[in-house]
Amino acid sequence: MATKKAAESPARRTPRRSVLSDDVYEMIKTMIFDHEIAPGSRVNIDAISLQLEVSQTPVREALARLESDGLIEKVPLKGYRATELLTFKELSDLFQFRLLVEPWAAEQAAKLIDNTGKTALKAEMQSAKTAIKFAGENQFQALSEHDSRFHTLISSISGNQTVADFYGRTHCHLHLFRLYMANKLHRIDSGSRTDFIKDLFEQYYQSGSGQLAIKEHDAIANAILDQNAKAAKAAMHAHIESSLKRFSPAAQAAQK
Amino acid sequence: MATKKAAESPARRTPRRSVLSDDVYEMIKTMIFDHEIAPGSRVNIDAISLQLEVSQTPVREALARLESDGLIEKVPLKGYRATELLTFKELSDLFQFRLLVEPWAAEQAAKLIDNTGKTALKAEMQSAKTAIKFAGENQFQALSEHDSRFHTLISSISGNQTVADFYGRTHCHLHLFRLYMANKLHRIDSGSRTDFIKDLFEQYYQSGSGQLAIKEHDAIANAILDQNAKAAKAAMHAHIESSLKRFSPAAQAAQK
DNA sequence: GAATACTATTTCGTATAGTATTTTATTTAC
DNA sequence: GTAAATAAAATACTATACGAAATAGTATTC
Repeated sequence: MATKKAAESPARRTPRRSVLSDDVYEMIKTMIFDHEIAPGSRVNIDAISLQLEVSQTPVREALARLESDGLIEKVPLKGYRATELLTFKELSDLFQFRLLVEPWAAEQAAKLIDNTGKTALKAEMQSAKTAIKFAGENQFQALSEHDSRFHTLISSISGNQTVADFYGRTHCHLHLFRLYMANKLHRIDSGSRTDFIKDLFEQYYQSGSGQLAIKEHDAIANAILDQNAKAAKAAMHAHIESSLKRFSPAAQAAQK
Repeated sequence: MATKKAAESPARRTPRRSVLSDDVYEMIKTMIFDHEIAPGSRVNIDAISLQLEVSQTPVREALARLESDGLIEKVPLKGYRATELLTFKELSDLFQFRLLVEPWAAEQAAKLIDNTGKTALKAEMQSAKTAIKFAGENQFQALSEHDSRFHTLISSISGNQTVADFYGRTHCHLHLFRLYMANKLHRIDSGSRTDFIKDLFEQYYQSGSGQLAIKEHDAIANAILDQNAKAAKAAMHAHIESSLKRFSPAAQAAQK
């Protein structure tokens, strides 16, 4: 056993705004997000609780939820582990799912959007302009977060809570960011990677690609703001397809 | 506190095939399924652990997962409660979501089905014939389980794991069965219900409706077995729409 | 009658012990 | 030397009890 350390910090009596278990959930998700917990690696409850200086109870709850989210897998009596990176097939499946749902959501959003929604959408597009000013990994992270907010926003404007919830549970920005990080890390600690893949990587993830994604978002946002449902649907469809094309090389490279 | 009782059963040393926490998850789901835990009612961890004669730990994990499933809600520092019955709007949203996903799944299934899939599909349709022989509530439950298996099977034959997973997480048969039970219970312990609603109820849930649903399933299954993708898609679309029509009165009645 | 203070209840988190199972290491048999 | 058997260590799972913190309800004070 190793559950001693938490007792050593008795000065830790901060009021705490929210429930610890939720914080732990977010923290572990972040750790997965940026490869502090590598894909496929085992997640030891004891180790996590030591590291975060909390007891096992909230960690267990967080892991149970993360399992439902598909970010952690549980093998009975063997423990938890982070899920592997998406294979190419899984990435395709995920994007096919998005193709079924999101163009419809964009269409509905165009039909139903009100002034509050328009303000929010304009603000989000503005934040994208900021995100693109960053460089390298930070840019990608900023863009990734914008992307997530953008799609979430449209799902919610669509008025269908079920659709919005299920889009959220795809955690697609997280999966994509993991693919990005995996390639980046691989590139750093192994010279064995061919220049071919490196070039692909640069091409798809650096500023060029970022600008591209923003342009597509612009098209979607404008169609929705114009309340042009048909155009919004088409633009979303095109965006997801082109997005899959951008990420496919990363998924294929990650499969070694 | 009330954590004494579990100690009183020391003879409980059966080998146990699976992890307790998973069993508890299923048990609580069942309790929600058949209104042993009523919609909106509070779920006390201590009470559940006493009732199931387990400790709080596995109950906590189970509830965390059920929260992700949308079957249990958690209010920080106030505890867990079963989610309310679906409102009419929520039911419509859910079925709209299904309309986006399942017709596509049926279409793919028709394209991709192999002999194993055909055998499974035929077997499932056979089991429907058995289910319809039951009477009253048992018939509905049997049909509900067939329905769940049927749609799950088609999702999985579609070959898209993401779609299959997300269909599973709708837990739609569970939500629908809760609506059914709510109406049934209401009918029993309150004479205040109008004959209008009672008639609707009889009409939509008893054997007549069961036969109808099976006929629709037959159409879908045959189209898939014929590998007629277009027909499969259309049949699934029609089935979901007609299904929504059948359940709408229940949802509206449940809203009082 | 409203604000405050007190009490009870419940949730949340910690700590720890014991059991079951898997994994690793070691020994034994062939 | 390989393979099976066994022992030891590590890890996962469950139980239990306690304490801190928040909520809800009640009583008291002004």
